[in-house]
Amino acid sequence: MPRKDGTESPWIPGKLSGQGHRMTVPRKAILNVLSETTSHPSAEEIYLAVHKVYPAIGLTTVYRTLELLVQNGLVFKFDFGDGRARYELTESPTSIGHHHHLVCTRCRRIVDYSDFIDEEKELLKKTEKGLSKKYNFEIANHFILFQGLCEECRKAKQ
Amino acid sequence: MPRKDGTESPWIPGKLSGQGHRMTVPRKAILNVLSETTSHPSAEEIYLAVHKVYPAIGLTTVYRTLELLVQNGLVFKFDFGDGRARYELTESPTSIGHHHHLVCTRCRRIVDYSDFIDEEKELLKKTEKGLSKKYNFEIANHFILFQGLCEECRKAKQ
DNA sequence: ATATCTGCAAAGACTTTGCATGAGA
DNA sequence: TCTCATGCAAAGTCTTTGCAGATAT
Repeated sequence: MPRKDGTESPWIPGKLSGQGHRMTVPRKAILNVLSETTSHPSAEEIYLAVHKVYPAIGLTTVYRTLELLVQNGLVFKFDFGDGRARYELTESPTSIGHHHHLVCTRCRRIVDYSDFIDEEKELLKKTEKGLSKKYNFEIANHFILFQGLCEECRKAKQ
Repeated sequence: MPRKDGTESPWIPGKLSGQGHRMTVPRKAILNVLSETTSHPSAEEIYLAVHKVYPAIGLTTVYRTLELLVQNGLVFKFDFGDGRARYELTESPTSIGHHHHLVCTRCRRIVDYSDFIDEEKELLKKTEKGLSKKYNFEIANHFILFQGLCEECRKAKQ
């Protein structure tokens, strides 16, 4: 969600500038799009959204920026199986909130769910701690996906 | 694991033939490769492995077969972020067992873990049941991924 | 027998790279 | 000022498609 006072979310520039990266107009624009959406936009969808406001920004920059954000843990990149990467902010005070995914393997419909999240939370935290210690990872986030057939596809298959 | 008596795993042909699909040499070969590996092979890696035994089998067939297996829920397809799809049998009496993944966002190293799986099991089963009912999905499998920085990359970053 | 499957080659889709110009700190 | 970032065009990868010949049931 964009701030009404025109400022950016405070957590964003900090994480980038720490690594010697600059906060530029294209980067702000891309982050804005990501924080405003509730879907899982592909690079091209992000490009189109950004393009409406800043027509000069190119697709290459979108790709490069997203890669930077992924490397810095601000954005999660995943391919649900349709051969194009999709992107989501990993955490954000302004985002729609933590959720997981349910994907139909046949029509590739994606359902976000946030049910059951509370119950998962504790277990995940515990698992995270255990993994972190055992494999010496600094864990930034997690991703849960259930796969199956949606109602329509189940019917269509018969 | 290939059977010593030369038969295939019994669960494989059944799931395919039900849909009017034929069990062909290439399909058997590809399923064999999948059931023998403990890694997350890409289409090309599967192709290379199959190619050693049956040089006539082409990459196209590998892609087509994998797609078929994914559509039928026998194989899980995912992209950890490096732009190439990876494949794994979803379930198999002969496979290495259920596991989840830990991925380094920087070097893309993938660690399989099967720790903590037991504790997850019950929760996942419950969640699966709940989602299944609420969203009318027939859930075939799930996928859990933790993302972060491995030890080397954490050091390299500083 | 016949609908399905396969291999090859070509096309398609998504993403990355090279390089000269432009911009943030 | 001096790196770092950007845009365009071209190249690179991975994946899919068209079609004639081969194959499973």
